Amino acid sequence: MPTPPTDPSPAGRNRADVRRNEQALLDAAAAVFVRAGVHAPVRQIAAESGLGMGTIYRHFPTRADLVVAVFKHQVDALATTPRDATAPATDPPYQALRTWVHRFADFLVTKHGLAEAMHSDQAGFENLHNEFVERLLPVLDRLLTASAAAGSTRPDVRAYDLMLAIGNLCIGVEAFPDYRAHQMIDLLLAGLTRTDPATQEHEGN
Amino acid sequence: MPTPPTDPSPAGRNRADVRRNEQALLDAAAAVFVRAGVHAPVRQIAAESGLGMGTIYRHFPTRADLVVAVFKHQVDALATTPRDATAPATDPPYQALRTWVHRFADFLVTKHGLAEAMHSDQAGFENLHNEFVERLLPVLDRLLTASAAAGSTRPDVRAYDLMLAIGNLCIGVEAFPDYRAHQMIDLLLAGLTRTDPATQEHEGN
Amino acid sequence: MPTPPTDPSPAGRNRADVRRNEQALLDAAAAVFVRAGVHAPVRQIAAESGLGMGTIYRHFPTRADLVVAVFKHQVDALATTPRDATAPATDPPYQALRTWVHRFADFLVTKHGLAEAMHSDQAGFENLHNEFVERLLPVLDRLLTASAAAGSTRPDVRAYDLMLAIGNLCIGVEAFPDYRAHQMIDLLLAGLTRTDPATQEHEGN
Amino acid sequence: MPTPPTDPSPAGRNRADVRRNEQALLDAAAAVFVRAGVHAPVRQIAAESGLGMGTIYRHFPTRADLVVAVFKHQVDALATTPRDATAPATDPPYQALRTWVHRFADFLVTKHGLAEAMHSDQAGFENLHNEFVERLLPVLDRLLTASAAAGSTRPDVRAYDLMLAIGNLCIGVEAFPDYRAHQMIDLLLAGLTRTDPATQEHEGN
DNA sequence: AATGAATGAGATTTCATTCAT
DNA sequence: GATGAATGAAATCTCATTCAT
Repeated sequence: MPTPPTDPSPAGRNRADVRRNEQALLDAAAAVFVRAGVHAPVRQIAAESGLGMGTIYRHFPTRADLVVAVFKHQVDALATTPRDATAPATDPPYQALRTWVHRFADFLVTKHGLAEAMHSDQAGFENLHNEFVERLLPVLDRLLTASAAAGSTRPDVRAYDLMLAIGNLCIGVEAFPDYRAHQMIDLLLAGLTRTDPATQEHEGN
Repeated sequence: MPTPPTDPSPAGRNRADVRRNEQALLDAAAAVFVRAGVHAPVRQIAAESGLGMGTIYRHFPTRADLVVAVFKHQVDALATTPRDATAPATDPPYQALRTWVHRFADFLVTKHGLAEAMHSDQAGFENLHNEFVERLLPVLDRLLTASAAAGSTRPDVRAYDLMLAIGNLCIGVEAFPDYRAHQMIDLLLAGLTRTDPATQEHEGN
Repeated sequence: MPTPPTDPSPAGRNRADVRRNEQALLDAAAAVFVRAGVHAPVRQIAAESGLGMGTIYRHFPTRADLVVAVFKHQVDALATTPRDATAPATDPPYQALRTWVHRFADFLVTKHGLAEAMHSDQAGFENLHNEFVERLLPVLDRLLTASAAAGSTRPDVRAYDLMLAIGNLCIGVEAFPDYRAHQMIDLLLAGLTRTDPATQEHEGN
Repeated sequence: MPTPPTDPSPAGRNRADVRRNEQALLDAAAAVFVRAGVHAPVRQIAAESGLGMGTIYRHFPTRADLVVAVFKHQVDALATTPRDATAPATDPPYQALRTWVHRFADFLVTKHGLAEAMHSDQAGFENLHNEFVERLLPVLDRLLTASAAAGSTRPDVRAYDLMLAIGNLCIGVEAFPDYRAHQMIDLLLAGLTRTDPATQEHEGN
């Protein structure tokens, strides 16, 4: 019994079908990523989704495309919340920065291997890095600029470096359960505050 | 007990030869690690060294053994210098800490993929991680304790976390040449100083 | 549940294709087993079949699976024939036993190395041994019990030992073309008959 | 301190030395064969003996040469005993045959993998087979002929086939501890006795 | 004679990706 | 559009055997 013709298109499968498949794929991938990390074999995702491997490749040509899609909702949330924040503008900028950074870290930490994956030099994973940078960097930049403007934090730190650093500090949370990533992030943020104008800098990059 | 060697070098490839081969192996491995990371195929190292693959396995049964050996000199230097420091004891403890941490970072940064490799959970790479922890953690711990005792830094940060954090902050230096690892490390160290006793902590690990 | 196949064969390589490949694999394996024994490299079978190595692993995860499959038809025949035997029940039990045993031997003898393979203690080959024991031991047991019940053969010999012995006697037929395996089997069967109630036994296993 | 010049030969090592090494080799090989079978890696034997691998190859160019040498004493015993037998000639020929055959089987059974090794098609193992055949076949032939001459056993069975059969029946004793090799050998020997002149023969080899 | 380091062919196994149906 | 069988490059690791010293 073929899918009823809810759509007049000549294609055998209608749009709803395709969307349903894509969603099944995303759900499966999310589950597998949690279980086995973002480097899990494609076949595992296919099995979990009940779809064929070819279908995965059709929808998401590279693995990074799939990863990006899987985490889109959360990235969206991270990308938009600071604007829609119900919290009044009275929230001090530095506080807003801290809050967001820890939310970002929470996101990375709960996705097994996601922080590592951002560094994978596999061709396709540049997309992943780019996606994150393009979506989230402006947000962090805004928060950082506001905090600096308020005099709370140093003005000479780029959002780009901070973003990579935060991501990096989240690496290894699973392998070394003892590692206190959030404390280290707090250290980094504390170092960002403007308390000691005479802090010496280390030469080099 | 069959006739033992009556002469210091009557039998087999002599020791000098073997040492020469081992050095060739280490040199080749170092070069390949720089070019292709510490996960480069064994065969590549064999080719570069001009030796057979079996020879590699004889000298270094696991990949981690080879990696450890390759970096042994530098790890040794990192492990011992703080003691023999020509610098007088008048060097403030916090300064000594900073200096060492940046040297550690320099070491990681110039070895492509070494920081990443420390996080590999592949069986053999635990050795690598352990080697680093065993050799260098005591050093960092001493520096950190001294600095805290002098009242320069917070006493509630573990050397273990700091070590992993430093290592993490070095990740991605090559993939993203723009990334200022040393600045981020400075931030972390600045955050470590005892300036704001009322710093809020983030709940969670 | 994504759109299921609405047609018996709309998707992927169709079943006929797959079956054809599997048969090609079995044929190739049979040929290679004859030429080079059941321990022949997988790659050789792949080459002979014209298929990729991965395909072999998909169809037969372990070598023993392949061996079992290759000989399944003949094992089936050996396992079932005694029941469907066109020969009337008037066939004396001992005669039936002899007939079957020689058929079993013929089977082993024509499969180069099969008897040897049954003794391999390589993990996967236990399957092979088990397959044979599970399928054929009951058959031999039935024949042996009937023969003993008829008073033709000694009742104190286990089918298990007999089966291993028969298999063993088939070893070396190819390496030593001169060796008369069937005569030796006949000797064993003759020794099984109940003629000399005073036969001395050898102590030990 | 070089070995004292007990021998005027110009060679650095005297004959006693060489003999001592050969014995160490044989002892080591025997031990390793028991532990790991006759297919144990050469290096294992070298390690056990305390000698170099090159020395093994010098003394025993092929593995079979080593195997033969290791078991030479026992083969010698099997080859000569029937003649020196203190037992009087009054011992019935068939009884002598049985006794010897079981001793032969005991020998094979206690040497792990020796019976299997006789069938190895590895080039060098032909030597092993030949050695056994050359040394022991005449003995078995004599015993068999005598027994047949006494009218105890069938005259139409060749010692060669019998010898291979005995060897074969010993295979698998270790892998299947349940297998009663000696009982099967007794069966074979019983079948050899001349009780039923009308025994049917199976056509074929 | 003795040594044992070196060699490197060979066997296994995994998965990303393609493409015939 | 969907399928999943097929592909085969890659990577690892093991020993039998040689040969420089």
